Amino acid sequence: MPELPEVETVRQSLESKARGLTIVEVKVLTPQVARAGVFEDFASALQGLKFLDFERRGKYLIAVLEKGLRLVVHLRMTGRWVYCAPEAPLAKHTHVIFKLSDGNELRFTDVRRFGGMEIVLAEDLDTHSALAKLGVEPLSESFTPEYLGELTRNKKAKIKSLILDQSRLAGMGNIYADEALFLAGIHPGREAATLSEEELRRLHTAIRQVLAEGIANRGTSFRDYVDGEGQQGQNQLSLKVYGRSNQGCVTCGTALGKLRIGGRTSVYCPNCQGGR
DNA sequence: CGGACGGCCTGGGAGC
DNA sequence: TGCTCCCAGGCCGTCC
Repeated sequence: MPELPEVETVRQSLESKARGLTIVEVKVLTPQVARAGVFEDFASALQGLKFLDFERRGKYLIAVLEKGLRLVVHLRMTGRWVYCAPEAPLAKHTHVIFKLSDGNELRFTDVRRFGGMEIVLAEDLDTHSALAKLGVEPLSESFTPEYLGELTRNKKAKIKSLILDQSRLAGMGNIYADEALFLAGIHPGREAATLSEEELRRLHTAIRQVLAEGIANRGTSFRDYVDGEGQQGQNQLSLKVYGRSNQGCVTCGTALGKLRIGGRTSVYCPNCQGGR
C-alpha cells in the first residue's frame, strides 16, 4: 500500500537509477495495465524516448519523457516499479518491462492489477481526470494549520475520512492517517468540525512529521511495498498503531482499539485518543 | 453535493 | 491437508 512516503521513495530510487536513460524496448505482458492514451500503441509510443525526470503528485508517479510525453503511474496497493538487471528472475505478475540503454530494466509488477500506467501529453496533465482533482501536497508550504481549518470547517465527516480524501490532501493513506491521528492524540472518528485550533495545529504537525519520517525510513514495508531498487523500507519498525490492534499503546499501555471508518480499518488508543 | 458503499483483484491467514 | 471465507485498501462509479 504505497502512500506518499513510499511513492516518494520509489521516485528517488528511479531518479538516481534511470534518469537520463533511454527506453530501448518496451514489452507489454498485460495490455490492460499499460494504457496508451491518445496513442495507437503503448510500446511503440515510448520506444526511443529518454527518461528526463521522475516526479510525484500525491500517490502518482510521473515519468517525464522526451517529446512532451509523461508516463503517469499509480501503484495502488501492490504495484512495484523496480530497476533491475536483465538476468534477475522474472517475478510473477510482471506486466510491463522497459529495456534501458544501460542494459538494465525497469519492471512494473502488480499482484492485484489495481495499478497501472498511462501515457499522457504534457499539456493534458493539468486536466487529467485523476491528477486535476488532487488536493494540496501535505509537505508543501501550502499545507498550513489554517488550510486544515478550512478543510474541517462545518464538516460533519469524520476527521480520518477527511484527511484520506485525495481531493483535499494528496498522498495520505490508511497507515499514515492512523499514525498521524495517534501522534496528535485525536480519535479517528471525531467529527471534523469539532476540532479545536490547538488540535488542528497538532494534527497539522503530526501529518507532516509521520510523512517526513516515512520518507526518511524509505517507506513502510508492511506487506508488498519495496522501493525502486526492490529494497524494503524500515518505517514498519516505527509504527505506533497501524497493524497493532489489541496490543499495548506505546505511551500508556492500554490495549489499542480497532474500528471501521469509511470502510477502512482504523487502529487507535482509546485512552490517548479518547476525546469524544 | 457529499457521504456511503460495492467492485476491481490476488494472496495469505484463520478456522474448520 | 485442504477447503472456504475473510481481509488487506486506493480509487472510481453508483446510489441515495
